Amino acid sequence: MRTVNALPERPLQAAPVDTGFLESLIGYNARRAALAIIGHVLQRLQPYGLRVVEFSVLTVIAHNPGVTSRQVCAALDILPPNLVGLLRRLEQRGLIEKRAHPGDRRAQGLYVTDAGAHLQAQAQQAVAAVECSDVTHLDAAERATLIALLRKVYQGPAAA
Amino acid sequence: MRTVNALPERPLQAAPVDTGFLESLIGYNARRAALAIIGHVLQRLQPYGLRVVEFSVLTVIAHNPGVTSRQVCAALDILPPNLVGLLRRLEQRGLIEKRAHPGDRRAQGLYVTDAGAHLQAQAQQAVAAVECSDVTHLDAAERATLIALLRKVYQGPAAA
DNA sequence: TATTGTTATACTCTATAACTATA
DNA sequence: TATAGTTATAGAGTATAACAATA
Repeated sequence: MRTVNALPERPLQAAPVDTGFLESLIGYNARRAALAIIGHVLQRLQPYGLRVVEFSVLTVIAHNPGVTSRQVCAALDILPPNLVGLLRRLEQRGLIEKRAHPGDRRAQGLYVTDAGAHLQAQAQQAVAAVECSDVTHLDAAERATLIALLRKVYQGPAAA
Repeated sequence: MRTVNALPERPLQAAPVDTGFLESLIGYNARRAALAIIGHVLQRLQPYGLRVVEFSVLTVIAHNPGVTSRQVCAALDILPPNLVGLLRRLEQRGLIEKRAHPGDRRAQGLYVTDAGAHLQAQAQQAVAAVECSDVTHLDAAERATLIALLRKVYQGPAAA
């Protein structure tokens, strides 16, 4: 039995509340874990002036030169109208550029500029650092297990 | 080597995109899994006219009779101003009620009405059904492992 | 001086309808 | 007829500042 009482006095707010049922749900726990980790990612990306979605988009473009808007949308579950503003900001900052798509004049290929590639590489290192056990509280084996189970949940049994 | 081509024709959108780095991150996978599962929860709650947050609040009140607003906020990571409207709607629907708090005239205890208790119990059954393997693609052991690892991530090593 | 509950407000994120140009 | 990209807009969700009543 612990006598946790780091707080002075102990206001109403601090009294324990039973959230047992919610804590038994995968959705509840996955959401809390995602918010916690993404909060750390947010902080690490701040020096680069990137939000989490912007980093995701920049990373997909960097790793897939010539990818189209629709492909980015499909890969990241972003709706096309919501990607327009994101791409515009990244383009205005000189991080990406659009070029004519060979073979389909409706589409346009997306490419990172040299500056975009440089920023993405630095940001990727910063983001990867969040996976360390100091932040995740997991060792390498636990982390691998967790990711495999999460992929199974949202990709189905087909998840590798 | 697979030749996956269930789609007719194959528009640009369907071409595969490398998201390898993102898929190696706990935050990315936890977010996708949470969105997938919570999407199912959303559907199951629709017959009861409850959003996910509303169900969470109703559940905490049902399991903690007399709980205060601030305690609900602390338990569910909701900011006090954002809880006001939620409670007002639940109260107007006759699902909860506020009573004077014994010993602190600033606070008010929250209680479910009979109708609220009935609705919450039904909704809880519907939500619990989402945990089945048909939806989560996990067996009981995998599910237990996943939840334990997720709690470790957002609660730290102190997670039971 | 600090806490409870509240209003007003702003900002982000997500979602839908509809348009254009190409296929 | 369907797809790629875009505009405009509506709706959630989330955030801060500031207030009255009470501790």
